[in-house]
Amino acid sequence: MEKEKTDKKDHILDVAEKVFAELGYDGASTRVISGEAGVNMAMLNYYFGSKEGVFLAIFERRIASFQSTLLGIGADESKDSWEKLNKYVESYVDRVINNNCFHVMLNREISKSKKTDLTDKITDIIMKNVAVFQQIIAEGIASGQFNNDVDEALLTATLFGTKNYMVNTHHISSRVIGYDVMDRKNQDELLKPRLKTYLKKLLKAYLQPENDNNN
Amino acid sequence: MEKEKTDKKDHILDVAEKVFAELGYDGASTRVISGEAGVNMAMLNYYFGSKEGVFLAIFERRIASFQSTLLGIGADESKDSWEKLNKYVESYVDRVINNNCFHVMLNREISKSKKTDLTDKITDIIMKNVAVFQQIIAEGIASGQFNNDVDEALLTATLFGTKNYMVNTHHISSRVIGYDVMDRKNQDELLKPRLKTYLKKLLKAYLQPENDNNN
DNA sequence: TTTTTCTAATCAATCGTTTGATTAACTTTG
DNA sequence: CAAAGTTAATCAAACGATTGATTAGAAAAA
Repeated sequence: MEKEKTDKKDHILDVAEKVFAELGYDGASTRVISGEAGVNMAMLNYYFGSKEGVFLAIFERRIASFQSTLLGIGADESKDSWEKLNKYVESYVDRVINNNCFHVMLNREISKSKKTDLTDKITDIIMKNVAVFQQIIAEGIASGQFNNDVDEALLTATLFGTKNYMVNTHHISSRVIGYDVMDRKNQDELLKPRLKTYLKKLLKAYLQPENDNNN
Repeated sequence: MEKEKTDKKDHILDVAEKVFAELGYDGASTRVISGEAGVNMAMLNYYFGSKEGVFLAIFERRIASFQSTLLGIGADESKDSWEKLNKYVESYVDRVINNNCFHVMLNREISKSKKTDLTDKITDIIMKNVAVFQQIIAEGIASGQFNNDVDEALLTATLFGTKNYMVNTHHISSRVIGYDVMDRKNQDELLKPRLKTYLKKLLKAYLQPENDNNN
């Protein structure tokens, strides 16, 4: 019974995550979510208190494991900066594409200009992932492994922005890249390896010290 | 009178653009928009037919001039590929940041997974800008000015994704970059030149043929 | 006057949420 | 064991509030 209850709650969150990604937080009604999940509308409030409670529950389910993986890479003393950077990129691409619905949902809500409790909460969470990346860059520069003429902040924007572009604006990215980026098979066989290879190469070109990139 | 009417319609669109960016299409009610614009609610329907009509009117007001500028750069025979690329980046950064509310609004709606008439329309418009960029890259590769081992599609994702990250997720990008990216003064004095310099340098590092970037 | 612009009042529809009743399963009691 | 009591889970129905849209008519402009 306890197990069944958890499964059911998880099922509701799975469906809600997808519907929120499809229609946005405001566009997704509790009736659509409950209908698509095959449960009574009142169950959303019974389990999660409110519509916002559903949204936050989706959050807390995804965050914990996601953070720890990236933090572990940043703290790994056995790797040099280049290895950390490549490992970060690979882990990040895998996790984001595997949970693309969640990241679409997350980025839609953070892109609201108006500051709310929700945007604050999302910002804090995302900043932790950003901080790990920036720490890797800073260490690489300090140790001389990376070029010291680097715009760390905008390089961060490039890494996360490229990712966002691929998963968040998939109507466009699918046409740019030539296949449906929301298709699971394409994601695993084509998109993931291609995006990893590309990002590592792009970062290498920009960060490697032997090049003289000054304009 | 015709002039006054146009001014009023323009004022409504200015306000609506801002509110849509703040709250999203679904989150922005006609009452809030009309209230903030200081006009009667019924005026939205009187002038634009419907809420969606307001949204589309914002669109058509921004698009025409935006397209022509970029198309002109791509077609300029007097420039080589590097010059075209740099000019494209500069024009693009200027236009996007000057109209940041519009681009926030635009990207929020395109990020809905579900395909609608609206997402189709937005996709077609954006693809035109993308096509100009990709044409510049393709020409540069063909002429030997750029490296021929280039992932054009993902480089496109990087250019537009970096831009999106800065203007669309401004709660995050402001913290990453250290100042408020939505402040007009910061945008003109700090963000625009920095983003232009960075993107040109990044593209140069990735595209220049003399480097041996293969892994 | 005729036409255009604007408003207050109102519409049906939909929103998120709450309610009271019912079901099913487990515990306690006799 | 069986009856009574207790609990969480589920449901259909309804709640008040808000949504986008429409109306009839006043006000202003021509």
